[in-house]
Amino acid sequence: MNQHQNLPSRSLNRDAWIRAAIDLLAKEGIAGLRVERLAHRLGVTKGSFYWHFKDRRDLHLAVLEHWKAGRIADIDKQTRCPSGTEAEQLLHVIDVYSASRNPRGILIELAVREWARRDEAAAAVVSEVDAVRLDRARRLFLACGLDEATATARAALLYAYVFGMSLLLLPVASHELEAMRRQIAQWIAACPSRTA
Amino acid sequence: MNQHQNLPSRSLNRDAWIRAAIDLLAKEGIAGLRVERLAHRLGVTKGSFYWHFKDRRDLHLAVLEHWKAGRIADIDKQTRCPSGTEAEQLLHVIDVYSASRNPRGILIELAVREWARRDEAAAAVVSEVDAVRLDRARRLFLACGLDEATATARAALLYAYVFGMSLLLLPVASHELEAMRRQIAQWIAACPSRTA
DNA sequence: TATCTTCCATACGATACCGTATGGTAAACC
DNA sequence: GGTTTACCATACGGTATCGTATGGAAGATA
Repeated sequence: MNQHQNLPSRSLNRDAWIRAAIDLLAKEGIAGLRVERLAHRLGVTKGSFYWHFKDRRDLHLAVLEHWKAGRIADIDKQTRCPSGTEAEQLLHVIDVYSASRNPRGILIELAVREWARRDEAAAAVVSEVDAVRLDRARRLFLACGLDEATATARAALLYAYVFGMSLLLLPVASHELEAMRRQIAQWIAACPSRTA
Repeated sequence: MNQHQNLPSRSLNRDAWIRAAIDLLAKEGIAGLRVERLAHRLGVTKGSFYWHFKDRRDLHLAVLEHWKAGRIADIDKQTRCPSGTEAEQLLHVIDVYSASRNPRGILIELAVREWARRDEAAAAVVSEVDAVRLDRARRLFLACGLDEATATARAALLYAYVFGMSLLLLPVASHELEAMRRQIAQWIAACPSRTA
């Protein structure tokens, strides 16, 4: 046992490896997530890695599970709101995925989606997360008074927009860009019942 | 000289390598664009590669230039239309970037943008292409009667949406998805002067 | 026919990485 | 104190890749 129970151990544990792996994934992409590089970053050798993980794939799957759990927990927080404030909450959801407000999260998001294009396990996790996100956003739109088809389409537009925006390299001055983002967010989150 | 002038040569030339490189880039990403794999795909060894290219970076830059020129030429074609048909043309632009209509182009687009997040030269090329795309779309919106700020924002939304959509893994049946895409395209391309 | 140019194959050293095998160390336990 | 356990270092074989050096073959040229 490590001292008693939950005290942070001096030595590395599986979770520390996973967190460091996500950092490296964000910076270098899945192709750069290499065992020996990760070990070097943590100041140890890969002897430590293979103590905590069976192989590289074991780490990959652990990273995906960790990411999925974190995303779903976040979605829960971001889409719960008092009745009547759904439109404002949708604006908040859009804001959370702005690269300027959450650069690290966006980098991880993009890295995982890039990964998902060439890895079935990653694709399955992204599908699950997308399904939850779409459902929660759709409910907010429904609460705003939109019909089923429109709510679903708006939810898809919302997430396509936020991720797509972080893919563009626009030649727009940053303060104008911020105003532009607000205008677009208003369009996407606009509801018949409230001007928001 | 190779026979006369423009007859396709039996042996490889720089352009054949670049085209094959873009195929491999689409499939494997920039990390998978390796000299020896590419040579193997072309049925030769890397001895040939290093005859046509100084090094791997030389190929990378050539790929970027080739892609940039192709994109800008495409944008020219896609955004030229008779006066009065701008709204329809915008719908066509959206359609062109649908993954179902142009899977290869989308894969290349995503691979280049992934590349651009970690490579300055790639980022510069993407910036140029985005600037041209944004400008042309903006002009179409202006011709529809939108004001400057709105036209710019709509153009950004248009491209963020099309690229973002190809990043999502939505749990929507494909025929419903098609209807949803049409509805979203109508929103984005909607103009005051025409219902489109 | 002899040579030259173009294009490619082969062989090489160097690096980075994977996964395994094995030894070492320090704390926990008895 | 001796042993066990958790964690890590080191060393190894194997693979993939980069870029270079060098030789060869086939067509163009003279």
